[in-house]
Amino acid sequence: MGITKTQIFNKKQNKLATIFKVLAHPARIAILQYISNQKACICNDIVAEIGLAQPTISQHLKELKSIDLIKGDISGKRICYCINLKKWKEIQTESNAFFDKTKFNCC
Amino acid sequence: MGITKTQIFNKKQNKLATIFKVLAHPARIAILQYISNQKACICNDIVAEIGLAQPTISQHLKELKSIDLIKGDISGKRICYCINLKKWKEIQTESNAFFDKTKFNCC
DNA sequence: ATTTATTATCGTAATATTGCAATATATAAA
DNA sequence: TTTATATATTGCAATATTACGATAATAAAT
Repeated sequence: MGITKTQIFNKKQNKLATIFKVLAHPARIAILQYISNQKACICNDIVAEIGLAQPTISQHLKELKSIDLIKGDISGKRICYCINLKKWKEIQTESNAFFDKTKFNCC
Repeated sequence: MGITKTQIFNKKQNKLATIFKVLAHPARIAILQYISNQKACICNDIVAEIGLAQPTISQHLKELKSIDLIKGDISGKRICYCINLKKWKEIQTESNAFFDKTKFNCC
């Protein structure tokens, strides 16, 4: 169907899945790494760096924004995209809580 | 297109995206939590717990297996699915390395 | 005001994912 | 051997995602 039955899962499970889904594309991983490591954030530079068309990058940025992982500051006709560090830490914490709580076995 | 241009990204980026993709569904989150927290692992029990049809659960288990996140031990006509703790820790480490290396900003 | 540069949105084609019924496979029990 | 039980596979319908060309929107520069 392509549609996920979110109703049968709890909020935390859906939220965690959503976070992982946003991170589940190499272009979005690459964008985050580029923003962070090159300390650059101009949208146009990201397009040049990644190698995908501008509308495609714009779409990926939109998904990163959808969970507040990045924020865009307008500076003239350019937009500087930065990582939302508060949210970033929050997500890392949630992710680790999941990993730590889910490492026991019966066999 | 639905198809991802993996060629333009490096191995680490693609691998990380694949890991996140496997975790990017609430059913798979729920399966992992159930296996770990209830210390139960029989496939049929998972079907009863989660509330999705048996073929759907089987498919999700297959995806979890695709990156070695779980392993299935046959015990009679049943199969006991367990978390692969070695791989689990590996993934947590990789995930944290990404979070730690990607938290710097220019603005 | 017009032009130029930057980013967002729309529309669309191609592929991927989700979910399930039907069915196949495998093993234990009778 | 037949039957019952547990899991996997197949095939398919519906929806989601990815990617991009065309175009709109916005703001600086001329």
